[in-house]
Amino acid sequence: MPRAGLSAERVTLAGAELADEVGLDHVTMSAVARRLGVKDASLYAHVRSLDDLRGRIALLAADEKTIRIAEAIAGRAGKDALVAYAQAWRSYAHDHPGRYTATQTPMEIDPGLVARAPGPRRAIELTYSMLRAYALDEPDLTDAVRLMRSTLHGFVSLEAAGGFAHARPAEATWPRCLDALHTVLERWPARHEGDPR
Amino acid sequence: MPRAGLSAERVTLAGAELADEVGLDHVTMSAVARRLGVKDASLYAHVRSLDDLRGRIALLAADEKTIRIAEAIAGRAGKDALVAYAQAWRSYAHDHPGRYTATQTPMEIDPGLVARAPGPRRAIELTYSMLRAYALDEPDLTDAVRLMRSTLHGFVSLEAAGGFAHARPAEATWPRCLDALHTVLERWPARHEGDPR
DNA sequence: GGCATTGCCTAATGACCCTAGGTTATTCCT
DNA sequence: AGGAATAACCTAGGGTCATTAGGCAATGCC
Repeated sequence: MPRAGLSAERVTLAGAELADEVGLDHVTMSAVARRLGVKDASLYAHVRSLDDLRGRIALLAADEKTIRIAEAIAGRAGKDALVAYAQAWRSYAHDHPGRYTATQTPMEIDPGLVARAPGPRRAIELTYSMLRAYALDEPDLTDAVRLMRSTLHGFVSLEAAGGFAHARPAEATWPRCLDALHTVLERWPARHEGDPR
Repeated sequence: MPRAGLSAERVTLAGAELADEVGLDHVTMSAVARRLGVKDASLYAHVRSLDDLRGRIALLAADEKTIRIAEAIAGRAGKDALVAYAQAWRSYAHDHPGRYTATQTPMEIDPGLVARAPGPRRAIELTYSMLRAYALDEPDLTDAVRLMRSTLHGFVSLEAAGGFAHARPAEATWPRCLDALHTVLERWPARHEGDPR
């Protein structure tokens, strides 16, 4: 009887593919095992639990998304870079809806695993360095990074949840949101006196 | 043997409370039944399925959130109203994390149920009428509404997922994001020539 | 008090998560 | 090459959960 040649990576990938096809919460140990032509119990040699698998899918997604963004903004600057960054973010969410939702789920991921994943750390560096073009000083820079991430994530998240009625296509709203984001980054509002530093 | 006095509303409420306590995806028929002192099977007299229950929780949350926002912005205008609106949104998400996540899940909800729920429709009216203060014409108004929703939802969503590292408290970033939102609504960027209407 | 309604229960099926312990294919060692 | 060591994969089984079917008793109407 030949072997399937499993590994934590192959199991994670199968889970990620399944997540994109049927939704993250239909990713079950049994379903992943079926897809790999293997019995459920066999997966536990490579993955600690279903939650562990979900965590691994989330980290995979974070890495992939970061790489896509890095490639998109390479060699660009200013608004060009901003648009490329946002475009890459949104396209990743569209292409991999299951993996994308895995990244939003608040979960306890094995710290050892997180430490080995370059995605999250790299993503932060990329974002900060891109926004440095807007000449913001800390803590404004951090706030701007968070605003941008909120806007992008919120948009694709609402879009995926069907939050935008059919009246006007999301496609048309998207570039206007990027314009708005660019505008506010250029003219970042001053702090009022009395505001916390 | 006395009766529990169930109804679709009581079941939904129990589910909502449970969602806030242990997270939406730990809301199970069995758990809700236990909390109500009843057997699992009894719930099916009031709720069609687990998915149906989730949908009802989502609609309940939408209604509650809309009411909270409506009360917050009553009698306010301009930036005051914007801040009150955003504050109410975020505080609802904080107070009811399980119900809030129920609203983001893309699900098929019984259309008859949706039609009877005032929340979603009312929320749209509220938002549009509030943003009318910024004197935007369609389709800019729609885009602005979507940008605002994206920003607010994205912020609380990332916050809940632990997306903001501990370095700077989310509490400090929040008002700056509202400032930025207000700024961009006041100076809504013009469309470029060649842009789709 | 009789009767229909319906609220809740018992029973049962099947999916799924996960553990324990056994086999067999691979790998490595000499 | 031959055998030992190491995984990889399987069978068996217990527990939780979703959902359906059918029974009985509490409630409300006359």
